[in-house]
Amino acid sequence: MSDPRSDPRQDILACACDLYLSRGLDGFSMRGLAKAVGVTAPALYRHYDGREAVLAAVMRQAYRAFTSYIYRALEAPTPLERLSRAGEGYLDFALEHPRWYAIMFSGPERLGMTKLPEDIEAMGCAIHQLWIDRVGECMRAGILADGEPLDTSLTMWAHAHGLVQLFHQGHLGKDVQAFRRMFQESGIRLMGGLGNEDFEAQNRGAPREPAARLQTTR
Amino acid sequence: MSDPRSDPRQDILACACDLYLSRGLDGFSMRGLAKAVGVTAPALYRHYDGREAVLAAVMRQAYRAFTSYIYRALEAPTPLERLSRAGEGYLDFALEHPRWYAIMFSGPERLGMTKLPEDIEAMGCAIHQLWIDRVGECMRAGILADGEPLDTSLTMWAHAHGLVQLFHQGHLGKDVQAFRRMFQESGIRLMGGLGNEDFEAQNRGAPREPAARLQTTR
DNA sequence: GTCTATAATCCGATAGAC
DNA sequence: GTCTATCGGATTATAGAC
Repeated sequence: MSDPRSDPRQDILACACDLYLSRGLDGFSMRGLAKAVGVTAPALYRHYDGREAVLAAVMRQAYRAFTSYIYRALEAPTPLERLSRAGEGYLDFALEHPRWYAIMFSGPERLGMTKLPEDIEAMGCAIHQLWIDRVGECMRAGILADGEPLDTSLTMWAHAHGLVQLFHQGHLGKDVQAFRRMFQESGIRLMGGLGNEDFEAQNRGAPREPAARLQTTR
Repeated sequence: MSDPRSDPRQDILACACDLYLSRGLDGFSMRGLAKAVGVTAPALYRHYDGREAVLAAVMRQAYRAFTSYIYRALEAPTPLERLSRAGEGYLDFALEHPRWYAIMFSGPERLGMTKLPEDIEAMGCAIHQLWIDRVGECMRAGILADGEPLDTSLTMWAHAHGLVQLFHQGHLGKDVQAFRRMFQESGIRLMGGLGNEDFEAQNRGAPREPAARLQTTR
């Protein structure tokens, strides 16, 4: 209530995001944050329980940003375009906001938490579900090979995350445009399969129980 | 020379590895290391230039261990088995030594270095080359689809690294056995391709210039 | 709600005696 | 080659006055 223009929690959060995005996780301290906000460190504790709580709020922002990138997919008219746009959103977010990407996928303990706050985990589930839905409708449309959408989406996720991770850590050069090409070409290989033509014949009929249900956290 | 049993550098390195493996990168300090070795902190500086130098030595050990896992592949008699064994070695190492895996794939700046020591980078290249060779011989043997071995190996690497990373950060549950199954099944999907049967027909003849040569660092 | 002051730790690294 | 002592800095977090 009152003047939302000067909500202290909001000011702190905004500065916290700036600070994290510019200095990274290691360079993120309560003292530095206080300086950025323009108050002294103890004042922060009136609004947040401590460093961990602030970082959780920052992470929440990261999830919100990521969500906005992914949800663009729903505006496209066909299943294939929706899947494709979701993939573009994923890559755009990863490349435009590497620090946010990093905080989302770093384990909770790296942030000093034992587990993620529930609401954040819920956002992760929603994103994951949207992705699974896109895969599922592409299967029904005959664009993706039949299978369990969860399984297929895991393979796609791992492939994308692996590439992004390797690039961010400097193992694939520094040229963003070159990386985008690599990403796209690798995606085509993933769709077509790395095995030779008869690989399918050998393995398509393999033990195809609904696959020991893999409990994914997100 | 003299009594190798009490080479101080070796003692320090051994303790440094234990310390890193048990406490992680954040919990790794010169003071803690000194306590573990049984000396005081300044003594360490007689043998190593500082924290960065010690960490480089630890990382060197990680590369050596990784190399020993990967080189097992060469003992197998056929191209497919060699490729397969290399993959198993990769996964075994990642699951049995998550901290070593982590230090190898974290960017140099996270360790306080601007770039990796040359000898370590060379070990990385050797491993990478071995992997490319395995892929190449499988292509020639008609097991993998034709293509640039470097490209194909990148896709496989990204897929494997992505899965491992997601698992280590807790996004895929905690059950190692379940993860191994996921890893294997996802690998099969990667080989067979995620697209439906005619995907290949549509894309196999696509712009197939040797692909803007992607300069990989490793 | 914000301040000053401070507790209690931790860190990397160095000087100089032995 | 190792020690003591120390510099100079960082951090999270709290107590208590205003």
